[in-house]
Amino acid sequence: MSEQKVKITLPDGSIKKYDKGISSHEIALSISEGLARNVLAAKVNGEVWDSSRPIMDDSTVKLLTWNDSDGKNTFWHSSAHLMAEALEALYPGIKFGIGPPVETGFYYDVDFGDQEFDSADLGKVEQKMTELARQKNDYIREEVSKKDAIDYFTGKDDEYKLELLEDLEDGSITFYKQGNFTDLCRGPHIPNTGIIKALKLTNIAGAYWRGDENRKQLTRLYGVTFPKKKELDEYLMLLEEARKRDHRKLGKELELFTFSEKVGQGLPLWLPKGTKLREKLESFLKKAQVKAGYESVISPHIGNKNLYVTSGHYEKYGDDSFQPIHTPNENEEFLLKPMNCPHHCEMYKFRPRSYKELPIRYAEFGTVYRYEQSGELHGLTRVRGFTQDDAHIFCRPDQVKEEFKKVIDLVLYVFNSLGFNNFITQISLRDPENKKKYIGDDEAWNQAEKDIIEATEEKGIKTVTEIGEAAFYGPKLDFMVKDALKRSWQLGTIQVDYNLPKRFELEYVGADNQKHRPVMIHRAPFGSMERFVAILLEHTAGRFPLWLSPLQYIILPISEKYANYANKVNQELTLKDLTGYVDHRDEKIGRKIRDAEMNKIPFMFIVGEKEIESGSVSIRKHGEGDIGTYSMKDLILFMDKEIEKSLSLENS
RNA sequence: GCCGACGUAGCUCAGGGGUAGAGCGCUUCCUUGGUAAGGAAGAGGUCAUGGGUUCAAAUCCCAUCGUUGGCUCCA
Repeated sequence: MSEQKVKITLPDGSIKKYDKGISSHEIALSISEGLARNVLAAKVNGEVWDSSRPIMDDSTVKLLTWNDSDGKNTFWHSSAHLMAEALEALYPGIKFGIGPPVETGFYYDVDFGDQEFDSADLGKVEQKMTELARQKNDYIREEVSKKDAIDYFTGKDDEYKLELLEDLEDGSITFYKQGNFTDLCRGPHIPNTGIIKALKLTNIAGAYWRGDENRKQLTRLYGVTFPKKKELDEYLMLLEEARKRDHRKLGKELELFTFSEKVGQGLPLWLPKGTKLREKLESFLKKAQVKAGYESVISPHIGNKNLYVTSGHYEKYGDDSFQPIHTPNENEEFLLKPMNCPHHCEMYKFRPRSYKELPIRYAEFGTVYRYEQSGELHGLTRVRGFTQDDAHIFCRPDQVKEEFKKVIDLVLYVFNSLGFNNFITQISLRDPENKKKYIGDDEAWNQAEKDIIEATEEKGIKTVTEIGEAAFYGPKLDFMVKDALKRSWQLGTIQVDYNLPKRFELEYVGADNQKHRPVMIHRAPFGSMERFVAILLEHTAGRFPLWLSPLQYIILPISEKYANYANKVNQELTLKDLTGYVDHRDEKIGRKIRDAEMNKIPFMFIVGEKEIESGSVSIRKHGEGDIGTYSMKDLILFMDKEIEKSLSLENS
């Protein structure tokens, strides 16, 4: 009879009829046994379900395996339950917060109460998890009434689960049980614990309950699991590789920057090679900015406190920033410049403005100082003194969208030129539930948010939207890039601001001879030089494109007899704006080559008897070996071509 | 700021209640060598800082500073 059957649409568009109440596991079985073994869960009408859950209506079904991100998430979510089961077995009476999957792996927040737990105990938990996984316990879904759920967790005295239950509606509550462990959980889960073949608990950290720093801090245990041992090994290898790309390590090895306890936390010292790299990035952007109609300006490193009271920054950040500098004049206080915008506002105000001269685009590589929380500091990506590639565009309201789109083009040009292909474009909006965090009226905010959304739509950019991530004066479009360990960092940012122009009473005279208020666009394609260099280092593993490389060549004399000639060659190349040096060490050529290769120097120029006679050098390319002998003239042509190639390569 | 871990030579790291070790780097000497490590000798450390325990502390304990994995924060 037809009502006993359900029509199942599979991803390839094929439609099959099955008995009503069939599970996706059984559907998989009907296709192949191998597939059935690999099915972790299934997407039923767009919702991820347990593969054992009966399907009662006509549905579209996508079987999920380890190769689907939903499959992985389900696997890791179930692994979090497995870890909780192990923990409960080892530490009876502990309480659980939440235990979700994350980008790679999962965590569970645990309140150990009076029991002690530290990282040395992780091995014990891993062992227990392995033991429990081998029992191949099924994950069993159970619908429960709110009352029963509350009774259960009251019995366990788990105030965290009880708090979670408060927000749930009766009738929508499910428990999942595997072995001896029962958890409040929406699911879905993998069929049984036996699928979890390889596991590693990676670290342990404190985490505030519900992310609120005023509430209790729980112990968060992170772990990662795999369906095959081999995949765990590969993952650990990947981590190892990522460590090699760590910008803090590379920055030290390549002598780009350093920190000093004496100078202070989070205050980077840029060494000669790092400075060279920065300067090259700066001139690259400056060139693009000149083309785009920007003008350079310079403002001082400190500003009167009143400047930041006007901007609202003082009220927002004053207590948590570097405290005011006092002068012999009791009534005078200065702050280290925490951002450039107020200074640029004052530049705009320097004289009356006409609508005809807008937009005005003031650009400054402005160094700013922010007292970041000590726990936040991280290499070059989060520091207390850094240089923004800042600019502020003052324009008429009718120009906002156009200007915004031009800035998007500039940011994309910068990212493409430097080979950042994997970035997320994030629209950061105000949290309307928490208006206290922001300055300005609804009208200004709505307009600014509309400007950004429309501009990105018209540019055809794929974006994600985050509520509550806006700056306190306006919404932003952020360009997020990941580091070697897949942590996301904001690099480029574009912000629309109707508020600071109001606070600074910025004006221009319109065609109607009336005073009008301009709109400000804040923007920084790199974000900051520090963070950008950090991420660039991790992306290139220190092998910069030639045009950017702080060391482009090294000259290797066969013996000290050829030192003078080597110096002469070096001089000529320096005049051509190339950077390198002569390896004058008393070592054999083989040794010098090895060291240059290890240091990733793109080109080696070898000079000896032969070369002096013909006025030439022998070129050796990093990773490729000897590529022949070139006259000085050809060498310079060759290097020009290589530089150009490195630029266009990134641009293509 | 909070929870946890760590801090030994310029770098990477070993050691560990009886006053310090390796490799690389550096210096000097020998060697003047043609495409991925030539040889020898030597210099370098109050074992982050300050307290405490001890006959004795780099080692154990506490605090501070710094780094670090997270949380919170990020103009």
